[in-house]
Amino acid sequence: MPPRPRTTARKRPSQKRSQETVVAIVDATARVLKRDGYDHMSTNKVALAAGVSIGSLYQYFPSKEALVAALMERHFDEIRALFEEEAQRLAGVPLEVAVRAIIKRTIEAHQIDPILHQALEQVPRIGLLQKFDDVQERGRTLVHQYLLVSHESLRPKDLEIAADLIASLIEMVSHGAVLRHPNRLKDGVLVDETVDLILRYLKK
Amino acid sequence: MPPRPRTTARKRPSQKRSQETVVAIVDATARVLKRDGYDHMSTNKVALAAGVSIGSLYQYFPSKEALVAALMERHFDEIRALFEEEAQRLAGVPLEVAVRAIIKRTIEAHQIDPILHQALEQVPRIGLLQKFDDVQERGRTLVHQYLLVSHESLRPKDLEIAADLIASLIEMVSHGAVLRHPNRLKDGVLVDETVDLILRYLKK
DNA sequence: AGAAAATGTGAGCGATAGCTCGCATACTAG
DNA sequence: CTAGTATGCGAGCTATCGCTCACATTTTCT
Repeated sequence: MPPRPRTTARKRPSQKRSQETVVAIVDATARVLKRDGYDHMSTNKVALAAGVSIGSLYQYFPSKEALVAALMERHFDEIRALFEEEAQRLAGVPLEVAVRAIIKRTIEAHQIDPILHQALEQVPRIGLLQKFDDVQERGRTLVHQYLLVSHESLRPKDLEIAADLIASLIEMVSHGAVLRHPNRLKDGVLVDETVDLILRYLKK
Repeated sequence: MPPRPRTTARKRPSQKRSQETVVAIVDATARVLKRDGYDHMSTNKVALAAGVSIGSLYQYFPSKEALVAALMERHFDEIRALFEEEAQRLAGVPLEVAVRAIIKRTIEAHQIDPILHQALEQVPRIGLLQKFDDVQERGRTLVHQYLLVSHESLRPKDLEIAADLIASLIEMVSHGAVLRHPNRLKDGVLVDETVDLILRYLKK
């Protein structure tokens, strides 16, 4: 490890060929990260797995950190898209429907690539690698906003705390279900139970 | 990195002097881990920080992994002690009191050394480094056992799922409170809300 | 006291890390 | 076709890694 890892961007690909290279590198980053974990992943291994020379890799990614940051970006953009799309539909919808929808989306988000999600979770939260917490933060504010709209019909006074509780809970449940108990998603029991839990808490 | 990291134990210290050395090494492991994170932590840095030669370090710890495993052991033993002690007192106690007590203990556990806790969270879950999940697993079964005893007065049918929900929730709340919103612990609002949430869910 | 056991030391080995740079090849524009 | 630009290559640099081993020092035992 020479002096300091760089995190600034490099050249960006303008031709189709190089854009494919970049995609191949990010794909390979995902494979190697899932296989070896962050600290046993190396830029050389990623280049090899991508079928690309180490020099090419460094044309587009200035550091190991940048590789994983790009991968995170892609993964979380996919997840974020799910939510922002749903957020549209939620305005004015009754509480139970909204809660159920958010839970469903969160589970879907975790099902996109559970192994990758788990691997990303264990990446050190330094420098560019903080998107993980960003996404959860975004989830919290989304829930908070929804609650604010219908605050008259809700029991809890501090809706910021309530939103935190609910968002955290949904995240945890989805995470645990997809990674540890996928069978609990066959029937809807777990989801029903979670909806129940949240509604009992929110309703007057 | 030579062939394979070893994880078996080495010599154990019999004299007082060497026991102090071992403690100094584990202390230093905590400091370096908190400062640099797992992947930038190195055995040489730890030896330096402990004021001990690298040779001495390897007399007692066969690998970097073993260092962190020992640190985890110590940290989680402290946490586990908190809970096992409390578990005694909980038999026969009314639900609200029990829930409140568990939450209080969990928060205390997170307050022991929040930064260390956070650093340990981001350590790769491989080989010996799985105690983190072990502790949470233990928490889940503890809650499950408590619920089983008073199952007649509880609403949820599947108490395993209920225990999972509750244990996960308490973990998340405590974690978030200590690390992101320490001020929410001044007054008891957050704790009250969480107790409320759980009781509404459990009660018939 | 002195011998044996326990403990401590740190130079340095081989492996691997992240990363650069000079050069070859492929594409684009005139 | 040709000149210029974009892309791709990989040997190899330096720093650091995890770790060993021959040796020095301290403690324990008789």
